[in-house]
Amino acid sequence: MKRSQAPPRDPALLLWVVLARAFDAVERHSRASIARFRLGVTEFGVLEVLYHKGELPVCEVRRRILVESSSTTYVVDKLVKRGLVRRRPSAADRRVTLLSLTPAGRGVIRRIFPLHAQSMRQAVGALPSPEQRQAIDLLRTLGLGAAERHKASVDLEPLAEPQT
Amino acid sequence: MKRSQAPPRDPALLLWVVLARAFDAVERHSRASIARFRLGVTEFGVLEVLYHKGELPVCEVRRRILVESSSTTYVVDKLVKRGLVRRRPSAADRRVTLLSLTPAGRGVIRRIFPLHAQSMRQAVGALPSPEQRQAIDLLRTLGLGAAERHKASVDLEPLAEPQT
DNA sequence: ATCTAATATCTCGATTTCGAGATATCAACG
DNA sequence: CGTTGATATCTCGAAATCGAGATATTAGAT
Repeated sequence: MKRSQAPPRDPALLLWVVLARAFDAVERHSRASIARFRLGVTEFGVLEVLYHKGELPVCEVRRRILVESSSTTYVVDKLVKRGLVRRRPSAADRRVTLLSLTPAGRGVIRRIFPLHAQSMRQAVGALPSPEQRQAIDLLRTLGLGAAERHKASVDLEPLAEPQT
Repeated sequence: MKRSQAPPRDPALLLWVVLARAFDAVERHSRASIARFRLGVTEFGVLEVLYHKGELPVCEVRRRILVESSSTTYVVDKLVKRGLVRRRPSAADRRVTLLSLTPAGRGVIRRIFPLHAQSMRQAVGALPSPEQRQAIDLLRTLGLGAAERHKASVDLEPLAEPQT
Protein backbone atom coordinates (compact mmCIF):
# COMPACT_ATOMS: atom_id res chain seq x y z
CA MET A 1 0.00 0.00 0.00
CA LYS A 2 1.20 3.45 -0.77
CA ARG A 3 -1.23 5.57 1.16
CA SER A 4 1.62 7.93 1.90
CA GLN A 5 0.08 11.21 2.97
CA ALA A 6 1.00 14.43 1.25
CA PRO A 7 2.65 16.24 4.12
CA PRO A 8 1.80 19.91 4.34
CA ARG A 9 2.01 20.49 8.05
CA ASP A 10 -0.16 23.51 7.43
CA PRO A 11 -3.83 22.52 7.73
CA ALA A 12 -4.86 25.15 5.21
CA LEU A 13 -2.62 23.70 2.53
CA LEU A 14 -3.71 20.20 3.41
CA LEU A 15 -7.32 21.26 3.09
CA TRP A 16 -6.60 22.56 -0.40
CA VAL A 17 -4.95 19.29 -1.35
CA VAL A 18 -7.75 17.05 -0.12
CA LEU A 19 -10.35 19.36 -1.63
CA ALA A 20 -8.69 19.08 -5.02
CA ARG A 21 -8.36 15.31 -4.70
CA ALA A 22 -11.94 14.82 -3.62
CA PHE A 23 -13.20 16.99 -6.44
CA ASP A 24 -11.06 15.12 -8.93
CA ALA A 25 -12.23 11.72 -7.74
CA VAL A 26 -15.90 12.64 -7.80
CA GLU A 27 -15.55 14.45 -11.08
CA ARG A 28 -14.23 11.30 -12.68
CA HIS A 29 -17.51 9.62 -11.84
CA SER A 30 -19.40 12.52 -13.31
CA ARG A 31 -17.32 12.55 -16.46
CA ALA A 32 -17.65 8.80 -16.97
CA SER A 33 -21.37 8.84 -16.31
CA ILE A 34 -22.01 11.68 -18.73
CA ALA A 35 -19.78 10.13 -21.38
CA ARG A 36 -22.32 7.29 -21.54
CA PHE A 37 -24.69 9.77 -23.17
CA ARG A 38 -22.18 11.12 -25.67
CA LEU A 39 -22.17 14.48 -23.94
CA GLY A 40 -19.46 16.62 -22.39
CA VAL A 41 -19.64 17.67 -18.77
CA THR A 42 -20.46 21.28 -19.55
CA GLU A 43 -22.98 20.34 -22.22
CA PHE A 44 -24.75 18.24 -19.63
CA GLY A 45 -24.54 21.14 -17.21
CA VAL A 46 -26.36 23.45 -19.58
CA LEU A 47 -29.14 20.95 -20.27
CA GLU A 48 -29.50 20.22 -16.59
CA VAL A 49 -29.81 23.82 -15.46
CA LEU A 50 -32.32 24.65 -18.17
CA TYR A 51 -34.27 21.54 -17.29
CA HIS A 52 -34.54 22.48 -13.65
CA LYS A 53 -34.76 26.27 -13.89
CA GLY A 54 -36.47 26.85 -17.21
CA GLU A 55 -35.51 29.63 -19.60
CA LEU A 56 -32.44 31.57 -18.44
CA PRO A 57 -30.04 34.23 -19.72
CA VAL A 58 -26.69 32.99 -20.94
CA CYS A 59 -24.92 34.73 -18.09
CA GLU A 60 -27.09 32.94 -15.53
CA VAL A 61 -26.26 29.61 -17.11
CA ARG A 62 -22.61 30.52 -17.18
CA ARG A 63 -22.58 31.22 -13.45
CA ARG A 64 -23.87 27.77 -12.72
CA ILE A 65 -21.66 25.71 -14.97
CA LEU A 66 -18.50 27.41 -13.74
CA VAL A 67 -16.76 28.23 -17.00
CA GLU A 68 -15.85 31.50 -18.72
CA SER A 69 -18.24 33.26 -21.03
CA SER A 70 -16.37 32.37 -24.20
CA SER A 71 -16.60 28.69 -23.30
CA THR A 72 -20.28 29.12 -22.62
CA THR A 73 -20.83 30.45 -26.11
CA TYR A 74 -18.92 27.49 -27.49
CA VAL A 75 -20.96 24.89 -25.63
CA VAL A 76 -24.28 26.55 -26.34
CA ASP A 77 -23.39 26.70 -30.01
CA LYS A 78 -22.89 22.96 -30.05
CA LEU A 79 -26.18 22.30 -28.30
CA VAL A 80 -28.04 24.61 -30.65
CA LYS A 81 -26.51 22.84 -33.65
CA ARG A 82 -27.63 19.55 -32.16
CA GLY A 83 -31.15 20.91 -31.82
CA LEU A 84 -31.27 20.51 -28.05
CA VAL A 85 -31.26 24.18 -27.02
CA ARG A 86 -32.68 27.35 -28.51
CA ARG A 87 -31.63 31.00 -28.27
CA ARG A 88 -34.09 33.84 -28.00
CA PRO A 89 -33.47 37.58 -27.53
CA SER A 90 -34.76 39.05 -24.28
CA ALA A 91 -37.39 41.76 -24.56
CA ALA A 92 -36.60 43.27 -21.18
CA ASP A 93 -32.85 43.70 -21.73
CA ARG A 94 -31.58 43.76 -25.25
CA ARG A 95 -28.08 42.73 -24.25
CA VAL A 96 -29.44 39.41 -23.04
CA THR A 97 -29.97 36.16 -24.90
CA LEU A 98 -32.33 33.70 -23.27
CA LEU A 99 -31.71 29.98 -23.47
CA SER A 100 -34.27 27.23 -23.26
CA LEU A 101 -34.60 23.55 -24.09
CA THR A 102 -36.19 22.40 -27.29
CA PRO A 103 -38.63 19.49 -26.97
CA ALA A 104 -35.82 17.23 -28.15
CA GLY A 105 -33.49 18.64 -25.51
CA ARG A 106 -36.07 18.20 -22.80
CA GLY A 107 -36.60 14.62 -23.91
CA VAL A 108 -32.89 13.88 -23.67
CA ILE A 109 -32.27 15.41 -20.27
CA ARG A 110 -35.41 13.95 -18.77
CA ARG A 111 -34.29 10.52 -19.81
CA ILE A 112 -30.65 10.75 -18.72
CA PHE A 113 -30.78 12.92 -15.62
CA PRO A 114 -32.05 10.19 -13.30
CA LEU A 115 -29.32 7.83 -14.47
CA HIS A 116 -26.65 10.43 -13.89
CA ALA A 117 -28.07 11.35 -10.50
CA GLN A 118 -27.82 7.73 -9.51
CA SER A 119 -24.16 7.66 -10.53
CA MET A 120 -23.44 10.73 -8.45
CA ARG A 121 -25.17 9.27 -5.41
CA GLN A 122 -22.90 6.29 -5.82
CA ALA A 123 -19.88 8.56 -6.24
CA VAL A 124 -20.35 10.36 -2.94
CA GLY A 125 -21.83 7.37 -1.14
CA ALA A 126 -18.68 6.62 0.78
CA LEU A 127 -19.71 9.43 3.08
CA PRO A 128 -22.71 8.52 5.27
CA SER A 129 -25.69 10.86 5.21
CA PRO A 130 -24.98 12.79 8.42
CA GLU A 131 -21.40 13.42 7.30
CA GLN A 132 -22.71 14.49 3.92
CA ARG A 133 -24.74 17.16 5.63
CA GLN A 134 -21.75 18.32 7.63
CA ALA A 135 -19.63 18.43 4.51
CA ILE A 136 -22.28 20.46 2.70
CA ASP A 137 -22.25 23.11 5.41
CA LEU A 138 -18.49 23.31 5.57
CA LEU A 139 -18.03 23.42 1.82
CA ARG A 140 -20.67 26.07 1.46
CA THR A 141 -18.91 28.30 3.96
CA LEU A 142 -15.58 27.57 2.36
CA GLY A 143 -16.82 28.25 -1.15
CA LEU A 144 -18.71 31.43 -0.37
CA GLY A 145 -15.83 32.73 1.70
CA ALA A 146 -13.30 32.03 -1.00
CA ALA A 147 -15.46 33.68 -3.65
CA GLU A 148 -15.85 36.71 -1.40
CA ARG A 149 -12.14 36.99 -0.76
CA HIS A 150 -11.42 36.59 -4.42
CA LYS A 151 -13.48 39.59 -5.43
CA ALA A 152 -11.83 41.54 -2.64
CA SER A 153 -8.31 40.87 -3.91
CA VAL A 154 -8.13 42.10 -7.48
CA ASP A 155 -4.77 43.59 -6.65
CA LEU A 156 -1.99 41.08 -6.58
CA GLU A 157 0.88 42.52 -8.52
CA PRO A 158 2.95 40.38 -10.84
CA LEU A 159 5.88 39.84 -8.52
CA ALA A 160 8.51 38.24 -10.66
CA GLU A 161 9.32 36.40 -13.83
CA PRO A 162 10.92 33.04 -13.15
CA GLN A 163 12.40 32.86 -16.64
CA THR A 164 12.40 34.49 -20.03
CA MET B 1 -28.85 39.65 -3.17
CA LYS B 2 -29.36 36.54 -5.19
CA ARG B 3 -28.39 33.88 -2.71
CA SER B 4 -30.92 31.60 -4.33
CA GLN B 5 -29.94 28.05 -3.43
CA ALA B 6 -29.52 25.41 -6.10
CA PRO B 7 -32.29 23.07 -5.08
CA PRO B 8 -31.42 19.42 -5.33
CA ARG B 9 -33.51 17.97 -2.55
CA ASP B 10 -31.13 15.05 -2.64
CA PRO B 11 -28.23 15.70 -0.23
CA ALA B 12 -25.86 13.68 -2.37
CA LEU B 13 -26.44 15.89 -5.39
CA LEU B 14 -26.24 19.00 -3.27
CA LEU B 15 -22.93 17.79 -1.89
CA TRP B 16 -21.62 17.43 -5.41
CA VAL B 17 -22.75 20.94 -6.28
CA VAL B 18 -21.17 22.62 -3.28
CA LEU B 19 -18.01 20.56 -3.70
CA ALA B 20 -17.67 21.76 -7.27
CA ARG B 21 -18.35 25.34 -6.28
CA ALA B 22 -15.92 25.31 -3.40
CA PHE B 23 -13.24 23.80 -5.56
CA ASP B 24 -13.87 26.35 -8.26
CA ALA B 25 -13.74 29.28 -5.87
CA VAL B 26 -10.53 28.15 -4.21
CA GLU B 27 -8.98 27.20 -7.51
CA ARG B 28 -9.48 30.74 -8.76
CA HIS B 29 -7.25 31.93 -5.94
CA SER B 30 -4.68 29.33 -6.85
CA ARG B 31 -4.79 30.21 -10.53
CA ALA B 32 -4.51 33.94 -9.86
CA SER B 33 -1.70 33.48 -7.38
CA ILE B 34 0.31 31.27 -9.71
CA ALA B 35 -0.30 33.56 -12.68
CA ARG B 36 1.74 36.16 -10.80
CA PHE B 37 4.77 34.01 -11.49
CA ARG B 38 4.03 33.45 -15.18
CA LEU B 39 3.34 29.79 -14.56
CA GLY B 40 0.38 27.52 -15.21
CA VAL B 41 -1.28 25.62 -12.39
CA THR B 42 0.06 22.26 -13.50
CA GLU B 43 3.52 23.64 -14.14
CA PHE B 44 3.56 24.94 -10.60
CA GLY B 45 2.32 21.56 -9.42
CA VAL B 46 5.27 19.77 -10.97
CA LEU B 47 7.80 22.17 -9.49
CA GLU B 48 6.15 21.97 -6.11
CA VAL B 49 6.08 18.21 -5.87
CA LEU B 50 9.68 17.88 -7.01
CA TYR B 51 10.67 20.55 -4.51
CA HIS B 52 9.08 18.76 -1.59
CA LYS B 53 9.65 15.14 -2.60
CA GLY B 54 12.88 15.24 -4.56
CA GLU B 55 13.50 13.22 -7.69
CA LEU B 56 10.42 11.25 -8.79
CA PRO B 57 9.23 9.14 -11.72
CA VAL B 58 6.92 10.86 -14.17
CA CYS B 59 4.05 8.59 -13.15
CA GLU B 60 4.44 9.59 -9.51
CA VAL B 61 4.32 13.25 -10.45
CA ARG B 62 1.31 12.62 -12.63
CA ARG B 63 -0.60 11.06 -9.75
CA ARG B 64 -0.13 14.14 -7.65
CA ILE B 65 -0.98 16.81 -10.15
CA LEU B 66 -4.20 15.08 -11.19
CA VAL B 67 -3.92 15.16 -14.96
CA GLU B 68 -3.58 12.48 -17.62
CA SER B 69 -0.23 11.12 -18.69
CA SER B 70 -0.24 12.87 -22.05
CA SER B 71 -0.76 16.20 -20.34
CA THR B 72 2.06 15.39 -17.96
CA THR B 73 4.43 14.87 -20.85
CA TYR B 74 3.32 18.19 -22.30
CA VAL B 75 3.90 20.15 -19.10
CA VAL B 76 7.21 18.51 -18.34
CA ASP B 77 8.38 19.29 -21.85
CA LYS B 78 7.72 22.94 -21.26
CA LEU B 79 9.54 22.97 -17.96
CA VAL B 80 12.51 21.18 -19.47
CA LYS B 81 12.63 23.69 -22.30
CA ARG B 82 12.59 26.46 -19.72
CA GLY B 83 15.49 24.84 -17.94
CA LEU B 84 13.62 24.33 -14.67
CA VAL B 85 13.33 20.53 -14.71
CA ARG B 86 15.55 17.73 -15.94
CA ARG B 87 14.78 14.19 -17.17
CA ARG B 88 16.95 11.22 -16.32
CA PRO B 89 16.43 7.54 -17.14
CA SER B 90 15.98 5.26 -14.16
CA ALA B 91 18.56 2.55 -13.67
CA ALA B 92 16.26 0.31 -11.67
CA ASP B 93 13.38 0.29 -14.17
CA ARG B 94 14.12 1.16 -17.73
CA ARG B 95 10.55 2.14 -18.47
CA VAL B 96 10.83 4.96 -15.99
CA THR B 97 11.99 8.52 -16.46
CA LEU B 98 12.98 10.35 -13.33
CA LEU B 99 12.29 14.03 -12.94
CA SER B 100 14.18 16.50 -10.78
CA LEU B 101 14.62 20.22 -10.42
CA THR B 102 17.56 22.00 -11.95
CA PRO B 103 19.26 24.58 -9.72
CA ALA B 104 17.31 27.24 -11.61
CA GLY B 105 14.06 25.38 -10.98
CA ARG B 106 14.83 25.01 -7.32
CA GLY B 107 15.58 28.68 -7.10
CA VAL B 108 12.27 29.58 -8.63
CA ILE B 109 10.08 27.33 -6.54
CA ARG B 110 11.89 28.17 -3.32
CA ARG B 111 11.22 31.80 -3.94
CA ILE B 112 7.58 31.58 -4.99
CA PHE B 113 6.22 28.73 -2.90
CA PRO B 114 5.89 30.72 0.33
CA LEU B 115 4.03 33.48 -1.48
CA HIS B 116 1.64 31.00 -3.04
CA ALA B 117 1.13 29.20 0.26
CA GLN B 118 0.15 32.48 1.82
CA SER B 119 -2.42 33.06 -0.91
CA MET B 120 -3.92 29.63 -0.33
CA ARG B 121 -4.14 30.21 3.40
CA GLN B 122 -6.05 33.35 2.60
CA ALA B 123 -8.25 31.44 0.13
CA VAL B 124 -9.45 28.88 2.65
CA GLY B 125 -9.34 31.25 5.60
CA ALA B 126 -13.08 31.76 5.70
CA LEU B 127 -13.22 28.41 7.46
CA PRO B 128 -11.90 28.57 11.05
CA SER B 129 -9.19 26.10 12.00
CA PRO B 130 -11.35 23.52 13.78
CA GLU B 131 -13.73 23.44 10.84
CA GLN B 132 -10.79 23.11 8.50
CA ARG B 133 -9.78 19.97 10.35
CA GLN B 134 -13.29 18.58 10.11
CA ALA B 135 -13.43 19.35 6.43
CA ILE B 136 -10.10 17.64 5.85
CA ASP B 137 -11.37 14.44 7.43
CA LEU B 138 -14.62 14.47 5.54
CA LEU B 139 -13.03 15.28 2.20
CA ARG B 140 -10.42 12.62 2.66
CA THR B 141 -13.06 9.99 3.25
CA LEU B 142 -15.11 11.28 0.36
CA GLY B 143 -12.16 11.37 -2.01
CA LEU B 144 -10.74 7.99 -1.14
CA GLY B 145 -14.18 6.44 -1.27
CA ALA B 146 -14.97 7.93 -4.64
CA ALA B 147 -11.63 6.81 -6.06
CA GLU B 148 -12.26 3.32 -4.74
CA ARG B 149 -15.71 3.15 -6.22
CA HIS B 150 -14.43 4.45 -9.51
CA LYS B 151 -11.94 1.63 -9.95
CA ALA B 152 -14.69 -0.79 -8.98
CA SER B 153 -17.06 0.39 -11.70
CA VAL B 154 -15.23 0.05 -14.99
CA ASP B 155 -18.40 -1.38 -16.42
CA LEU B 156 -20.95 1.26 -17.24
CA GLU B 157 -22.26 0.48 -20.67
CA PRO B 158 -22.95 3.25 -23.14
CA LEU B 159 -26.70 3.40 -22.63
CA ALA B 160 -27.94 5.61 -25.38
CA GLU B 161 -27.07 8.23 -27.93
CA PRO B 162 -29.09 11.41 -27.39
CA GLN B 163 -28.59 12.54 -30.96
CA THR B 164 -26.79 11.77 -34.18
C1' DA C 1 -29.63 64.87 -21.58
C1' DT C 2 -24.89 63.34 -21.37
C1' DC C 3 -21.11 60.97 -19.86
C1' DT C 4 -19.01 57.09 -17.59
C1' DA C 5 -18.83 52.65 -15.72
C1' DA C 6 -20.74 48.20 -15.65
C1' DT C 7 -22.88 44.25 -17.90
C1' DA C 8 -23.96 40.67 -21.62
C1' DT C 9 -22.64 38.28 -25.46
C1' DC C 10 -19.71 36.96 -28.91
C1' DT C 11 -15.20 36.46 -31.90
C1' DC C 12 -10.76 34.80 -32.52
C1' DG C 13 -6.36 32.92 -31.62
C1' DA C 14 -3.64 30.46 -28.34
C1' DT C 15 -3.17 27.27 -24.66
C1' DT C 16 -4.28 23.31 -22.20
C1' DT C 17 -6.14 18.92 -21.73
C1' DC C 18 -7.74 14.77 -23.11
C1' DG C 19 -8.17 10.00 -25.49
C1' DA C 20 -6.57 6.41 -28.17
C1' DG C 21 -2.95 4.08 -29.38
C1' DA C 22 2.24 2.95 -30.15
C1' DT C 23 6.39 1.26 -27.98
C1' DA C 24 9.22 -0.53 -24.52
C1' DT C 25 9.88 -2.75 -20.29
C1' DC C 26 8.77 -5.41 -16.29
C1' DA C 27 6.39 -9.11 -13.51
C1' DA C 28 4.33 -13.48 -12.88
C1' DC C 29 3.59 -17.88 -14.06
C1' DG C 30 3.66 -22.18 -16.37
C1' DC D 1 12.48 -19.64 -21.56
C1' DG D 2 8.15 -17.76 -23.56
C1' DT D 3 3.78 -15.95 -23.06
C1' DT D 4 0.53 -12.93 -21.17
C1' DG D 5 -0.92 -9.00 -18.69
C1' DA D 6 0.29 -4.85 -16.40
C1' DT D 7 2.90 -0.54 -16.25
C1' DA D 8 5.50 3.74 -17.93
C1' DT D 9 6.18 7.04 -21.25
C1' DC D 10 5.33 9.29 -25.31
C1' DT D 11 2.97 10.76 -30.00
C1' DC D 12 -0.64 12.71 -32.40
C1' DG D 13 -4.94 14.74 -33.51
C1' DA D 14 -9.15 16.39 -31.55
C1' DA D 15 -11.72 18.72 -28.10
C1' DA D 16 -12.33 21.98 -24.41
C1' DT D 17 -11.09 26.11 -22.18
C1' DC D 18 -9.28 30.39 -21.63
C1' DG D 19 -8.03 35.51 -22.31
C1' DA D 20 -8.25 39.69 -24.52
C1' DG D 21 -10.89 42.45 -26.83
C1' DA D 22 -15.03 44.08 -29.89
C1' DT D 23 -19.79 45.52 -29.79
C1' DA D 24 -24.08 46.68 -27.97
C1' DT D 25 -26.88 47.90 -24.22
C1' DT D 26 -28.06 49.40 -19.67
C1' DA D 27 -27.50 51.87 -15.17
C1' DG D 28 -25.88 55.57 -12.48
C1' DA D 29 -24.21 60.07 -11.64
C1' DT D 30 -23.96 64.78 -12.63
